[in-house]
Amino acid sequence: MYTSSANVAERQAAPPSLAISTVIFALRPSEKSGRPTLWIPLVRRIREPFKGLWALPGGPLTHTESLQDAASRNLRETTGLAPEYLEQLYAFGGLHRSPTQRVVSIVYWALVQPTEAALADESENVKWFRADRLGDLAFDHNAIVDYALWRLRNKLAYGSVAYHLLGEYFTLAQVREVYEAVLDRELDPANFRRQLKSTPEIEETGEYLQGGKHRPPRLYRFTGRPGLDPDNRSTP
Amino acid sequence: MYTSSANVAERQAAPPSLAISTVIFALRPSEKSGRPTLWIPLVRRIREPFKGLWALPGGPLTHTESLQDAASRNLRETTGLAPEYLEQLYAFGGLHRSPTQRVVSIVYWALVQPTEAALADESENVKWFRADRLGDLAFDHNAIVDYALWRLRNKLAYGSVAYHLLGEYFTLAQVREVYEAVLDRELDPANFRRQLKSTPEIEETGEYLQGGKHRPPRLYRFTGRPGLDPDNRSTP
DNA sequence: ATTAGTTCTAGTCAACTTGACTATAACTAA
DNA sequence: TTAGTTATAGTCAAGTTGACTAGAACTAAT
Repeated sequence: MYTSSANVAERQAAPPSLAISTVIFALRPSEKSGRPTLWIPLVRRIREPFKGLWALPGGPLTHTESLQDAASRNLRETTGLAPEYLEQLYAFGGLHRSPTQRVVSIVYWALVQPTEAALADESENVKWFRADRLGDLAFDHNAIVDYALWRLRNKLAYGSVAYHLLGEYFTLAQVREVYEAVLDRELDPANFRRQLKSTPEIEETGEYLQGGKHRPPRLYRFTGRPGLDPDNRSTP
Repeated sequence: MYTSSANVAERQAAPPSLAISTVIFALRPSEKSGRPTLWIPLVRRIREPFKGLWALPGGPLTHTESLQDAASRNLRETTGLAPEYLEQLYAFGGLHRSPTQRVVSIVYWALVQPTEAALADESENVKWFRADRLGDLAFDHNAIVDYALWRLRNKLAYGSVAYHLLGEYFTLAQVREVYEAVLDRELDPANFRRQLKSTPEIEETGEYLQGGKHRPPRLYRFTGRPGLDPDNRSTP
């Protein structure tokens, strides 16, 4: 219903269609430096408009699920992933986002842990791309990704979002690498360390990460809770 | 269409209906202290559900306007106001927000200047309320207002939002009063002043506010631009 | 076994910011 | 002229931040 086959009068009468999309971030080691970098999974459009181009995973909203559930389901269906962090990004509703119909997209953004991301389904029509090398995407999806990146950098500076890109245990240097990858600049190890150590939500464990070619760093654990979105306010 | 008269099967088949609502903030002098306080206009529900209760102004989205335009129009139609500041708040899409149908509401929040707010239409079915004394509202609107207040406080702490609640010219003490009203605590005048003076977006004018019972304070002007929402990114 | 190389970790120091507070300036009203 | 009030500038201690130094603890090579 309300597809491009409807005539103009019908389209004018029909309510704007409502879609859910998700910008999914995960860390993967860069092929050159081996350092972690930001990656995003995209799906190939198999029909018009923008057939053949890459786009954000998304789909319609069903009647039995909340917006967040729809985003979560969509993510699972297209990539097989369960997000560690999921938050509403923005509702995009410009008049000419799609050439064939009026679509309002409620977009979520997600962070998944690298262990999950390594398992992610990849196929002819689902591929991961470096966040800074996406090329031209379908619809207004480049602008959406830009905004999601802006939001990620912002949340990182404030708050407790970096840990959702890492596993349960991590070293302080790994956290620093996340910041360096997302903010795209180097940070002083000693000063960064001092800041994290003054954060009560980061807990020392007795364990150390073995296997490096140097002094083994202590492992830490994140004990804080996510933010206070309307969707997440009931989490005690 | 898709009203409460539709049977269950029809409601399941129909797409969720899409509405735009707006939380509008303006300053008005408190009746007791005379100091500025936050007020919000509400409209009375004239039909079921929640007939007789107060609710946020809102309405459907038409095909010829963007989400922001719809919010702006709605605001003008219900209160006669033109917002000085308008930003998307959140898309609320819980399953049981309305007892009769599935509604997804894209909510905006707005700031209007006191000169505008004084002219605002008020009638049997449109009234202004103190933001901290709203009573029970229709739907999930209490939660929405709470979230809007949280966002306002947040934006205030960071950024350049306070000036949109004031006129073009203002004294530094007036800015402080805005902060005190919104954050609900007193601030040291001298320290607050020092901070504002170090902000490049606040410009001294040569003029002074006359008419007080004390030394006339200098008038300032705000020269900064609003934020960088997706909706507002093209504003140069 | 020793040494070089690496990262981890703790600490110092100056610059800057913040909160509490003092003091003077400039106006009005009595 | 004086009291009352707010505007405005400044001081001081405490805390935070960025640049930097240095030793600790491990691995890998000699």
